[in-house]
Amino acid sequence: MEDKPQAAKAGRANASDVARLAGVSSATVSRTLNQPEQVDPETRARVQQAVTLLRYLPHGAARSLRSHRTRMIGAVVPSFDYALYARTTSALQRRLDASGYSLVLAEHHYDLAAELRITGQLVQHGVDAFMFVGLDHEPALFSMLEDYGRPYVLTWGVDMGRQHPSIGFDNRRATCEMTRHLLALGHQRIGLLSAAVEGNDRARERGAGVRDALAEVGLELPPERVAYSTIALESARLAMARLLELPAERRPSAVVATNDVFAVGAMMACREAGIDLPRQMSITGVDNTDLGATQTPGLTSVSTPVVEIGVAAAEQLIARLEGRDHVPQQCLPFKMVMRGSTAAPG
Amino acid sequence: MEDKPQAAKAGRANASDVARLAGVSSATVSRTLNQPEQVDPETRARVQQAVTLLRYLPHGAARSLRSHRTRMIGAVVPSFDYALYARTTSALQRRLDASGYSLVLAEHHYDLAAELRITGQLVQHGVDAFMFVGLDHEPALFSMLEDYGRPYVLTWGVDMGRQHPSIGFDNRRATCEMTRHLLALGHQRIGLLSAAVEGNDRARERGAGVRDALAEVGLELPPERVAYSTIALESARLAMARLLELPAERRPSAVVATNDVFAVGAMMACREAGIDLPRQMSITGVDNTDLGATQTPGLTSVSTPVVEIGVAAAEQLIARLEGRDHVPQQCLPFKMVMRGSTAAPG
DNA sequence: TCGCTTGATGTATTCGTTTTCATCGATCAT
DNA sequence: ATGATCGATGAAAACGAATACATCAAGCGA
Repeated sequence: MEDKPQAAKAGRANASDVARLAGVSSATVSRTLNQPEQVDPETRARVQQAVTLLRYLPHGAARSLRSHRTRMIGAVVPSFDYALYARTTSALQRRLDASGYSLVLAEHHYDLAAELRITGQLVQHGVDAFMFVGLDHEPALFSMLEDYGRPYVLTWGVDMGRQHPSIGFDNRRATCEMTRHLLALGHQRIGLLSAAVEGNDRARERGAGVRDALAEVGLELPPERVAYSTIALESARLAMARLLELPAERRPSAVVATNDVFAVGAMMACREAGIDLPRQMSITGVDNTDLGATQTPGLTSVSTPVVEIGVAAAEQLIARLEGRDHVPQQCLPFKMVMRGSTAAPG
Repeated sequence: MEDKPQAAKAGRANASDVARLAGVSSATVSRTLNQPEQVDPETRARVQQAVTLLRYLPHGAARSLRSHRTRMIGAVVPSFDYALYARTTSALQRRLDASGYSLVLAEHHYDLAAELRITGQLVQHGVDAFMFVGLDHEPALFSMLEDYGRPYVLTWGVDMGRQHPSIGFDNRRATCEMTRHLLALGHQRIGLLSAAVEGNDRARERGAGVRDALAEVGLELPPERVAYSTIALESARLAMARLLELPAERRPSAVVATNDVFAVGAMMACREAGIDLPRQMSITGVDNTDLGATQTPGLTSVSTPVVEIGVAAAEQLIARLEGRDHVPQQCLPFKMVMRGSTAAPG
């Protein structure tokens, strides 16, 4: 038989309950929680005791209704499924958590209209600030954020036009250097395995990087040596299979994939076709994931600053929310990781 | 030169603004949005027009303060980093999105105290219902959810005691069948590569499954053939390396890893030690990830119902929030996927 | 035609905080 | 001693939507 007096209200205690128990007003309870230095140490202690006794959790909705802040930050990413965004997001959350912010995560499956819709929902819920992936977004997204005064930062790319705050690395230079590496090995016919470029600046930039490097030595990238895939192994395998159908003299001897999933899918296609890696085909990826690193042969890739992006994004957003200085544009370094999937053409 | 009259209030329009423009009261605006069938089609149209014109987004905090519901659902997972939870979460979000709920995601890095703390923050923010991973949690977590009347569902395991709603599969039987498979191939010395079992019922159950199968044929699992790892390739590689240090006559000829990351880490260790897979060592995983599937040889694994868990969890939570019937316990099927990483001992 | 029901809408209160403003001792310089 | 200042606190007014209740016209059967 439980006695009800204390738990009578079944559920939340509110600030008034705490106030009553501590013998103060609800205003003092609020101050104890938000500006503790403004309240007498003794009263403060009494209030805190009441708080723990009643297991009081402030009502977030009421709080944010009045204060116009939720201490929630939204990360809107293309997909949870791709390990890279997961690691960035993970770093982001750790950093936010350390400063007392919570993370709200949503994915849009590479659909910019969905991104807009979902972000709208989050704005509605009072999310204070946003992290997005990539530079390409609906104009309406930016005007909404503007209207509602929500700071945001774009990631995984650097906005050269300085229109928007952004934190990333030079996608174009990454694949450019990779392509130079292949050219240096002696490859002449280089293929590209890319995501659809519409609404995906990263894919576009990475493709441009390949073309840059080829142009440097007077080569071109004919359309027949470009294959498009969605971010799934099976899709990449099929895309690579199409490249392999080219007659031998037009078939690439090396393929630059714009990410590791594509690259591994390409490796699958080669294995299936009995093509020896790397003797008959060199393959490179971007992102340096475990998936690529553990293949045989190991995948040559670009190690991108996944964790750093998350941390820097968190720090910029917090700085802006708290009115502190920040660096609006950050271009972080990447690193080439050479493994066995690249070699001179056999 | 922009004219300010409309945008003068710079930012949000509220329900009263919409009401004024539509020539109705704010109550009607609210009804139009929440119980459209109760308002005259003509007025409804007028209101909706005003809504779009003013780009009105209801203020989530105000709404949830009054209605005690936020239409947000929280998923608290060990880590975003591990592909499996990402896929479950992804499925969860899709399903929630379809019903007009938003997902709030948080990770606790396998720290149950952190889980409690983070969940508290989400409760504070008004999150309506929760999905957790696994059956092991702080008792205080359950009492908090109880106190605040928040429905929840545990996933990736089935609570046989029927204490808590849960959706998952039989972890124990999964590794048990895998071990039987190895025994049938002729293996006698079987090793286990597991996560720390404290606070991790899945690891515990999967370990128990191995012991079950061994017991069926009168064998035991000596402590020296068990290695523990954290969920990272490198950690798993080191754990496996320790097993390989055993003298030949006590060294396992097959290792059951409790997930694919461990299994692939083990494969790395074997490659490094010059051990031929699968002739000199059979390895099995759980989860059937791309990481395992693309290894050479391909990893024999258990395909777990990752997507189904997410969908079922979403459906159960929505059903409960909306007062509909639901199945509190669901044990979903898994499937063995045989690949080249297992063979008769050489 | 009258009273009753029904449907559509408006009025006013409420949710639980934060925050402004007022209050009231106490401290301090003059 | 006295007015000014300051620090700690309380009273009360927001914040913006949802909703119980009141209102009012229209429709309907007797």
